[in-house]
Amino acid sequence: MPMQAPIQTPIQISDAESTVMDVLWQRSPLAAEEVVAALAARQDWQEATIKTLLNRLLNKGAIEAQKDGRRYLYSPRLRREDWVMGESESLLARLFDGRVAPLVAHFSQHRKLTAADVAELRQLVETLDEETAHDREP
Amino acid sequence: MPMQAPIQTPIQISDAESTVMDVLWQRSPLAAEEVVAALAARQDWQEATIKTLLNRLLNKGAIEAQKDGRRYLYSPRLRREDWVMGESESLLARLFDGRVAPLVAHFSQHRKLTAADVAELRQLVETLDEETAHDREP
DNA sequence: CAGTAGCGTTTACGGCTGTAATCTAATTAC
DNA sequence: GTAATTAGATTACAGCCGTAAACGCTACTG
Repeated sequence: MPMQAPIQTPIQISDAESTVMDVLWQRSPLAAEEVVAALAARQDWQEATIKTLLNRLLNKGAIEAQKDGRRYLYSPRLRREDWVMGESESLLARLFDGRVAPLVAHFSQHRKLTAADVAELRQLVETLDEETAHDREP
Repeated sequence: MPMQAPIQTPIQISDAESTVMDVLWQRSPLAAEEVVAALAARQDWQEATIKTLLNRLLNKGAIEAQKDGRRYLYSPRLRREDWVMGESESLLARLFDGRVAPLVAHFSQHRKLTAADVAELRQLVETLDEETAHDREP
């Protein structure tokens, strides 16, 4: 029996699908009914819609299903971190020459950075600078 | 005669369409033929494809056309900056709670920041801090 | 044992996308 | 002035997406 191959074609998740993934990323494995329940608050979707999305995610290999009696329990196969990174890199590549700094600069130029943002960024940069220094003089 | 209304429904640009927009953002107004010429290098598209995209962009109101003899000259109506900001904010909202810093943190955690990135970010943050200081003590 | 309820599977359908080919009206070329 | 070229407009068509409804099988229920 061939082993489950690792994800290679970076799985493409649609917007609606990612909403379902969010639920499973939060907690899994879940039965379809539980996913429906979890989404009832946020989305105004019919149960059928969610079933469709679960199925599409299954076909795409983004989630997997293990039998539990007469039903299935679903779990993510795609990790949220990986998906987030993929989406982010794609955006940066398309809009900012693939780099992070230009994005931050763009937000700054349009005054979209709050004081909290700046503080957080400074903290981050300081930490990173230390690490770099470490690399230079171990 | 009513004035051309400002863009309100944040125009949705598809991937292929944005490639055409890129040409017009670079230089405009341009005739369709010039757009085709500009894209010949990068894209392996038939002329018809580009005409379709120009038409769709027209219908969406992302570009405008002014008559020039027997043909049209196309110009962006949507500014690149606005589009970039829209796309970026949409991604941040969906993945990073709408804030920039968590995105940077995510890249940092996955070691996707080069030394150059960090340097650039530090520079940015310093500048921003100065501005903030100015605000505090004018 | 037959009907009902529950769960997953299949089908539906209109809109957007990628990718063109075809049509039509105007224009330029013999 | 009739033919060929050209520019834009219309039509095409498959695949993905949002949003479901309908179908079919299995398991209780009376």
